[in-house]
Amino acid sequence: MRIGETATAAGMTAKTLRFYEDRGLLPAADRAPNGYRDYPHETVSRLEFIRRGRTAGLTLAQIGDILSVRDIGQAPCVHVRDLLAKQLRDLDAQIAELTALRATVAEFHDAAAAGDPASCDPERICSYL
Amino acid sequence: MRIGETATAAGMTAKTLRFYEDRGLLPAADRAPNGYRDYPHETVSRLEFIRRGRTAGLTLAQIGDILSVRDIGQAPCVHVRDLLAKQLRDLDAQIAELTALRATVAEFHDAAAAGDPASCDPERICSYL
DNA sequence: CTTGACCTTCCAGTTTAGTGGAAGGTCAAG
DNA sequence: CTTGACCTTCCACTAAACTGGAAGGTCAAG
Repeated sequence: MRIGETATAAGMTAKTLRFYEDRGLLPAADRAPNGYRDYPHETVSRLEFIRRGRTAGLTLAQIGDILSVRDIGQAPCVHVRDLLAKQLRDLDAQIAELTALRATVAEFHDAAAAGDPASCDPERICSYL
Repeated sequence: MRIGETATAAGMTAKTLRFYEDRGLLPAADRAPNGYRDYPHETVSRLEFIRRGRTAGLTLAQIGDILSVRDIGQAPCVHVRDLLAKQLRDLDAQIAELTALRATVAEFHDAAAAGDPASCDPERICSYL
């Protein structure tokens, strides 16, 4: 697959793929005789993984850490495990924060949706903060 | 409360509070006769709300939208409700992404934690991607 | 009455994650 | 044999969210 096709399949631009290659999140692709990058189909799912991580608010560095498990191989397993355990703890904390936030926003929303005229009062809404 | 005390209570720096004021996330504080900002105690919880949102991966603009409910008051309730409904949809999408990501990372981790020596093989781990 | 820890404004620099555009090569189709 | 849609590199620019530092004011304590 060429870069544009791969990028489109993953919902990104070709520019972004080159940028990810530069940052080491994407291994340097094979080149066709004309110099064009030639990606295997699996690259799409790797990119989707990166995109999910980004949407979830992870930095490229964090995503790179997770992906680098692939390249660590030589290192003792304990390093891999520790890295992943830390990522899990971070993700759990982040999910907890988001869930708490969602609950707060839902409270605002329900008050507004109840049609309760008082819910339009900025002071009352503010008290939820 | 002065700016440094308020910032410390919320786990931030005074610089960040001035920055938030500049961005409209924090209303301009009252000033003491000497020109120092004087914050009410509630500012700490407002800042904690902002910090939770940031930790959860929201942008300051999104957090500002949520907080601006406070200032909308005059506007018809439907605007408030739509804004909050959109925030809820965004939060749900983000929580779903994070949860999916967590599941993937947990798979890696369990494979590594099983003590399965094969889990050290980069090719095998890679297959999860 | 000076020292130190605060505070003020303003302006510039940093990091992250891209995006835009120039200058040019490739290639199938008309 | 020339468009047009791709691709290449390289360099500069953007936006978001701070962060640092200069230059100076305030004030309680020694």
